[in-house]
Amino acid sequence: MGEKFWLIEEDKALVESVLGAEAVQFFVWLASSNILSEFAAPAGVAGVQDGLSKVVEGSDWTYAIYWQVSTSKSGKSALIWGDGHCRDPRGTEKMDGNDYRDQRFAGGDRRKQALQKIHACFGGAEDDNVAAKLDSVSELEMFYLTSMYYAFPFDKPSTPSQAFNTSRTIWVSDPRSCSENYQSRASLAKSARIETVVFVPFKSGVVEIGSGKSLSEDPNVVQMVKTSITPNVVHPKTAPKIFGQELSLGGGKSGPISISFSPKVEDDSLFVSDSYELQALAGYGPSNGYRSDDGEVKLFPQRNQGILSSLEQAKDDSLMLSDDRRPRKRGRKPANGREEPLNHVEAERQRREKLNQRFYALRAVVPNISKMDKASLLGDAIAYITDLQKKIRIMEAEREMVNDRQKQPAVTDIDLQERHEDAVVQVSCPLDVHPVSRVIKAMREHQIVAQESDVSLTENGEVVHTFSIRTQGGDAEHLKEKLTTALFN
Amino acid sequence: MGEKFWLIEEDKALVESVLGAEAVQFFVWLASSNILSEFAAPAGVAGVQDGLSKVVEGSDWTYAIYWQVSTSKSGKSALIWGDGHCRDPRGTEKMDGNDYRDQRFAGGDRRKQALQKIHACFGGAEDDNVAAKLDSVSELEMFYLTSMYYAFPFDKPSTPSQAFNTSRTIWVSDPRSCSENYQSRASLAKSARIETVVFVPFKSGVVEIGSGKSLSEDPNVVQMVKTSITPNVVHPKTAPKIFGQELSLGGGKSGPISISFSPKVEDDSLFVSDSYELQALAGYGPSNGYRSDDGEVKLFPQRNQGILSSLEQAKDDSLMLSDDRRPRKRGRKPANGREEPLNHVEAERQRREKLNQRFYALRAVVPNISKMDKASLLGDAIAYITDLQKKIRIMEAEREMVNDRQKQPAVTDIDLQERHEDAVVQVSCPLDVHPVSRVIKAMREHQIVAQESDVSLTENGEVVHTFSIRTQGGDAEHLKEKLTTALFN
DNA sequence: GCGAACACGTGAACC
DNA sequence: TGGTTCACGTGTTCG
Repeated sequence: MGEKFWLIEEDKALVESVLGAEAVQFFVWLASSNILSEFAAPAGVAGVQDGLSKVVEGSDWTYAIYWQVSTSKSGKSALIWGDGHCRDPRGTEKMDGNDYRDQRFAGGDRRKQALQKIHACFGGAEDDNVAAKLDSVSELEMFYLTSMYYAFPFDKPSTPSQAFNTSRTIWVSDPRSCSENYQSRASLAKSARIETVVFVPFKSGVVEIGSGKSLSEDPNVVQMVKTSITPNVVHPKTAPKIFGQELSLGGGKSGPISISFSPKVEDDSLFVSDSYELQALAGYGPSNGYRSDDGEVKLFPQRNQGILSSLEQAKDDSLMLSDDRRPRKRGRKPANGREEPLNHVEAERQRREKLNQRFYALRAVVPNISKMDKASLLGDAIAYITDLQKKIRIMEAEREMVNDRQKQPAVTDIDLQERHEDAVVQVSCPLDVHPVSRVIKAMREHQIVAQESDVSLTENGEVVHTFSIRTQGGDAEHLKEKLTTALFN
Repeated sequence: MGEKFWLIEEDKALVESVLGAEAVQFFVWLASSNILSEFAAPAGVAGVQDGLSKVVEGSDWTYAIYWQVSTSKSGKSALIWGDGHCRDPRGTEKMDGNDYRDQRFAGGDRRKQALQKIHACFGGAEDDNVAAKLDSVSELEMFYLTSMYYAFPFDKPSTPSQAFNTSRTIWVSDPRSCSENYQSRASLAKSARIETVVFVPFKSGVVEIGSGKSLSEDPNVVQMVKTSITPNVVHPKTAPKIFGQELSLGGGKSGPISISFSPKVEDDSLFVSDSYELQALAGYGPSNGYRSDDGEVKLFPQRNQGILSSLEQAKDDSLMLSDDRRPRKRGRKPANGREEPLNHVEAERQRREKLNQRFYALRAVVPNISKMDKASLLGDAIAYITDLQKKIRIMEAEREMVNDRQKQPAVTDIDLQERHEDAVVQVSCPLDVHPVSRVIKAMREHQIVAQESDVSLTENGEVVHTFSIRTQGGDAEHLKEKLTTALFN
């Protein structure tokens, strides 16, 4: 790990003045907890970069980032920087020219220095430092480029991981509002004048797009993102809003984050997510038992802890409620002759309320609810859980098997023999793990014997195997076809 | 797919006389549905064979089979033959000599023929036919060798898949009894005089052991199996029985299958399965609400459909119950002055009963229940579901990523140039997928330039890379150390 | 009217 | 002793 900028008071002050104390705090934590180095830098998936630029260019969106799922050896998972594309603010008419230049001259070089400090801190080499190539760094670039050093572990709740976990698109109209879930990027976004941020879940990560404009939720945008990013794309069928309404996230001042519920996408036959309407909620729905005191409808607490905490707190909520708040549709009339056991009655009421809240919460997390019956719901939940368990067991078995396969050492033997002036290194490995195995097998099938074989390296990191073979009958063209078809079957 | 034996009436009759109609039916289905060929033959995991033989030799057990999880391209998963070890009946004093010889002479050659028919039917080559090497096939060998052609898809319920799904050991004292879950292997086991079969779940499959003796459940045996099979072994902490009792599986005549509950093993921090005692069941436990009319305690229906079907059927069960069957501990006294609403009362009773049954079923599938509270149970179930969903999403992302990595072709380019009498084949591939990449990188790090490099094949399927390098300073020993450490870091 | 499903108040058991 | 949880019978609504 490179130089720690916060150890030098001067540097720390510099970075802090540019990014703010919160961001510095985050980077100090990130660097010292070694999270970023724990996760292997993901191999860039081909096509993502193209997709991201397709999303950004010619649209209202300023940048697009692909946060990729990465798993460390210790088994922890996180969303880390996978790829990104940012519109070049120079030359665009979107941003006011004067303002932009002012901004650049105001602190561009200081930002550049700060960025380089951070870059060095995370072990970046000098040559691949993007900041070094820029003469000055704008606040947008600052926001965008620092993103590379962010990580969203699934342990801690965060907006990106939430989008991934629920596989629902999250539309943030005011990035400043969800700072606690978005770490210090929220304040950086504020500096970069980002008004709208959207998180679109994919199979292997989350695509974040941001815009300087204040944009309201638009399913077409989500659709556009999903279709643009071709590899690993989650192909949505349709995007019905489950309850036909937008729901503001619970939790005090978290502001106007709206969630559009896209259907859970499961390509497995286990989860045929067809009938997703939850129509029966009209019957027992939130209008009855899941309404909090301010009249706001809370259906989906935003995260796991959210569900539980909101459930815990519900008790206190209803304690404050007056007695006639609920429109009793069913059940016995109050008929309170005496007032001696009124305490008991109230306690029982709360117990029932709590139970019902949990039933509604359970309905929220279980797909494919056959009937809105409590008993049926429990049955569906049980079936769902066992299905999930089964799926996990199978997937773990698969993972275990690829692990075993990779554990079998690629190189079985290594031998070095010294000679007069030079030495001979012999490295042997099983054929089936060798990249050219299929070529070799194809040659064997056609009874081709290599007379001479050679292996060499090119500058751009490629290994070139050269075989000289005897052409029997002279049909070399035919052989080439055979080899290529064997290769790309 | 090879010759279909059942098309020739004579052959079909032969096989049927040996294996029985049920087994023939199964093989016809298996061969025509192409299931076996769909799943890639698993690469034999090193160490499993040793473990299996360790289990069998010097014990009461006759054979051991490792059923391995395999996933087809279509996404379906099944347990298929991974590896196996069977004790050689010849020379063992376990089996009565005369009886054994009689048995062999009785139909040994017919069995051999049948086995060869089946082998041919599933596309086996003649040379690796085990039956061909045997002069005669005993009924035990018949049972063991036909196992290779079995498959247990996770779609259909079966005892092996059940053991895997629940990751619980299943001890079958009477193989004939669970024929519907064990396909026709049950009748074959009967012919082979197998009295006890045990299924021990592992991370990537299930180990089945069988014995001609009638053995009662023994945790030490399970422990022995788990410790013997070293790779991918699930290391159990302790093996507490959850309810301190053995539970016979529900479902009519399914007989004395007993399940010993081994703890769910999760190496992920998500599922810390520590407190597994479910102590509060003493309070609300099955003695109260989950007792069926014959007094047998049903807690865990054996499979998913089992849960639901037993839940559905429970209604009918309790309809037959007399009114005073339950020891009412709580609640109001009957106090039935009039008998007019007795029907309504009974209906409500049933509804409550059904709900409670589902609560108990839910308790069975949710681990780590904090309190035995209904509300807490629901909360735990919700948290558990979201955790499972999160885990599945992450694992799917991982799988997607390794897919992408494998999709990137190992060989990027192939070129063939024809010359006078021979041709030159050039195959290039990226360095990092190459087995010797670490050696090459290590050589680069030490600024070693290969003067000559060569690649050749040995007879036993190994690729040997040979580099001739200049020894700078003559410390070849040092270099060799460097290379080996770089290789096995 | 009738079956299904729910909420309610109540008595009781268990800490 | 309260606090909590449960089961029960009842009143009620909906299709």
